[in-house]
Amino acid sequence: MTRKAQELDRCDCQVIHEDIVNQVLPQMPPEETLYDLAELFKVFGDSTRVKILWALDKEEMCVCDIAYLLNMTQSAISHQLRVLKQAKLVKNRREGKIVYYSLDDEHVRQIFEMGLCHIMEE
Amino acid sequence: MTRKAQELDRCDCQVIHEDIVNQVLPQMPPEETLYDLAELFKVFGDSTRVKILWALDKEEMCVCDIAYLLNMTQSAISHQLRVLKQAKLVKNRREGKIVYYSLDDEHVRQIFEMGLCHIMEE
DNA sequence: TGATCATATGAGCAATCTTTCATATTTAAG
DNA sequence: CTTAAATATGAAAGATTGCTCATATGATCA
Repeated sequence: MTRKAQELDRCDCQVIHEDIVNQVLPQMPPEETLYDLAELFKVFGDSTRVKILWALDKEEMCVCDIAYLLNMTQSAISHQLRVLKQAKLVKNRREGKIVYYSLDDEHVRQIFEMGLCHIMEE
Repeated sequence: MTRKAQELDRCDCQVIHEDIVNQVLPQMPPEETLYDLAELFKVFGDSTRVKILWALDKEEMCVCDIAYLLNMTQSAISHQLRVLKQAKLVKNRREGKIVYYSLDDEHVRQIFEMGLCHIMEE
């Protein structure tokens, strides 16, 4: 992908700060890495999913347990569990009719804690 | 807020797992905390904002520097900086016409690193 | 004061997301 | 084999989001 326009947003101050920008530019991680990072955080960016992750951090649970716990429909929870599974944040195992979900990543709690640190600082 | 329906999603397996759910329920943080946590991660959940935060982690920069660096319009960057500022992730200082932005939270890098840990595990 | 640069902001559009509703799938039990 | 329980999924509605475009604000300089 090429830069759309060389002069677009090339304002005077950019020329002044050219060396700063040129120093940072090569340090930027690949586009894809930053995109994937954003995609991951997007998964954390919904309160339903946050609640599910929080609950699963305490206990392995089946779909309807979570639905009851969060007072939401089974369908809504099922959809969100799918998102969480695609993001490899939860895994599941089937036991007869029941599908048990649990966390698939030990970083979840740490990510939560980092987030809480920020929220608490007021 | 009251539970919408006592019997909604109160399936058989919930009765079986009643003790598990009842053990987790009182441990759940307040609704508002989990909501705020999700709101914070939502801010991280956009690749433009991730790129901005990454850049600002390297260097303090003005709006048009960032716009040039990310090859985006000044307006788009300005809108996103507003979001980042409201989330208290960046701060700014004015120097004449130019407004310099920088990180306002030392956890940003840690949150990124946690996220990267998850992404890299394949 | 007028012109210009840097930034901010409001309206609007297209895209995305979350939930609901209806229905399909999978498994066990009768 | 039929029925029911637990879960999954597709379509669609309603809400939210990110960007663009036009314009406003704030600051410097002639």
